[in-house]
Amino acid sequence: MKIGELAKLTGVSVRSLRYYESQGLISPVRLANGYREYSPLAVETVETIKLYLNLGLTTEEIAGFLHCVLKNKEAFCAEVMPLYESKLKEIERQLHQLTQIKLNLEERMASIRRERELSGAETLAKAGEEGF
Amino acid sequence: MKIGELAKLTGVSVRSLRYYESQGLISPVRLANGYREYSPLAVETVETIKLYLNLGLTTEEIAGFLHCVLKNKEAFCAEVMPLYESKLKEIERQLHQLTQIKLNLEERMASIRRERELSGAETLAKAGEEGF
DNA sequence: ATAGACCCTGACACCAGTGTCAGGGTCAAC
DNA sequence: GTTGACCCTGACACTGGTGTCAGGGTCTAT
Repeated sequence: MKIGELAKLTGVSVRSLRYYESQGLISPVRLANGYREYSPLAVETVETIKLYLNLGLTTEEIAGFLHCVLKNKEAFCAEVMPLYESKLKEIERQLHQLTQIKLNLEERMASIRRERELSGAETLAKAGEEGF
Repeated sequence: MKIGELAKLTGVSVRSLRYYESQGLISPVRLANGYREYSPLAVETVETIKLYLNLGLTTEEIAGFLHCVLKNKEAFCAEVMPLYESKLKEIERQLHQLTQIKLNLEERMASIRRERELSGAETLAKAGEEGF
């Protein structure tokens, strides 16, 4: 099948399919006219790529084990677990950081609300301007 | 003071100080030789900028109310609350997404571990398959 | 007067995948 | 034989703060 058809079948844009190819994730043969020709199996390959991208892996990381998981069960691909582990650590780090920011933000919001309850509307109205 | 001194006092790189200026966050005067000359108050300004950047605000967003919070209490600056609110929503969205990814990742890791425990290669227990 | 520390502007690189445009080729149907 | 759908490559933009380099000016102490 040609690239447009694969794009429709997978919901991935033509642009992205070409990008995946440039990253070594999928290698269609070329017809005499230069068009990419994909095997029907390419649909599964692209779905697999989508799955890993949704797990937060990069195309480069996926390239390291994609051909293994397409052939075998994931559990047989030694590269996968360490990658998952480090990715999980990274995500936990980000979660922690975001949570921290969220707490700070909520704290400041609560503090502003408290302060506004204490002050009269006219104090708010005459709040000054400008100045560096 | 000159830019290098301000950088040392605040722990912010010279590069970043120039960037903040380009974003309209701080406006040092210029000496005859073209050097930036910062008032001692600039230290506080930069600390304030750091604080807001750490809350996940962008320099553009900070530019919208920095004037005001430097002059008044934060609670008097009308621009701040809506910004905090939308930023909080955004962070909650990201937290949700990351949490989802984390769950999927953990699910797949558990599935791999299960499969490896039954590690007779021909034992095709269909325990964990395709988390999407 | 010269070394060395400090300052200036401008510009590219980075992350990473996707959109989009330009400029041009191929193919099938009518 | 022309129209229109589809394909090709190459390249820029975007997000946004920071590092870093190039190429050059200024200041101070020796």
